Amino acid sequence: MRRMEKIFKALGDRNRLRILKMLEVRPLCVCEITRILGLGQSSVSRHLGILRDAGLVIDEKDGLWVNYSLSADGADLSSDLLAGLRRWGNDDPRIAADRTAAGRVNRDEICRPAPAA
Amino acid sequence: MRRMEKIFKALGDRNRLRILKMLEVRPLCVCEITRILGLGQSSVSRHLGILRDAGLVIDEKDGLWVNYSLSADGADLSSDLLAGLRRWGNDDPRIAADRTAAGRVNRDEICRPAPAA
DNA sequence: CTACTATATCCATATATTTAGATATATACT
DNA sequence: AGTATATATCTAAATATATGGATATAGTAG
Repeated sequence: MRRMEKIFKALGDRNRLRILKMLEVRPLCVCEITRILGLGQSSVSRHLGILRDAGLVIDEKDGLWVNYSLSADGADLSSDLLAGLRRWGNDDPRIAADRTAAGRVNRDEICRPAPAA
Repeated sequence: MRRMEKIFKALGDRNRLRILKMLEVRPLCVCEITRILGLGQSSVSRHLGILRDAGLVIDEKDGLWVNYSLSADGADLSSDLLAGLRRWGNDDPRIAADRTAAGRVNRDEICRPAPAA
């Protein structure tokens, strides 16, 4: 029950739902998610930690970046829910906008300062 | 997104999960649920209101009682989730105990005072 | 009508959650 | 070495949520 509660709590926040729906498009690093959500970096990092702790996302270090992607663990409550999530919320304009932004965002432009062009 | 958030928030509380897993056994009135959970009556009524507001349960008046049962609305996120819930949490000892209690509880013994036998 | 009961609502309090700023850590580059 | 960047963690503030006692409402029984 603890685990169920933790997973549903993780899903019960609009910003974490936005993150999950973005990650359906492709893996994203923290700075990209931060830019799209418009929250503080520390808040986004915390949200991602909650999603990771619930088993909904996984993180992979890539140099200075940390890439987050949807967990694909198999026959688990969280996998069931992630599969279900794909079918819902796609008509929501904010989610649609997030997903478009997720497809376009480029970490090299966002996170690095312009390299003294 | 509001609706998704509301539904997952409703699911993200252990006492509300206990209620839903009990209602898989059979419909229950507020006083029966109150007895099994061991919470105050006002808290249980509030939990049920949250579940109703999320579309997860429906209420039917039966005289002085209000019977709550799982919503069966069809092709909805909440229905998807209720279907998924049936497959999870059944190995949890507290939920198992709740479900046994739900099968046995008798509102006439619990709610009404002993009729001066 | 009066007395009683089940449930919902109101209110105050305790606890949890979200958030951002400051700081710490790890990696990259020179 | 030293500087810079991405992310995580710490801390404090604001907001939200859970809880139970008191009260209101609606139904039952006499």
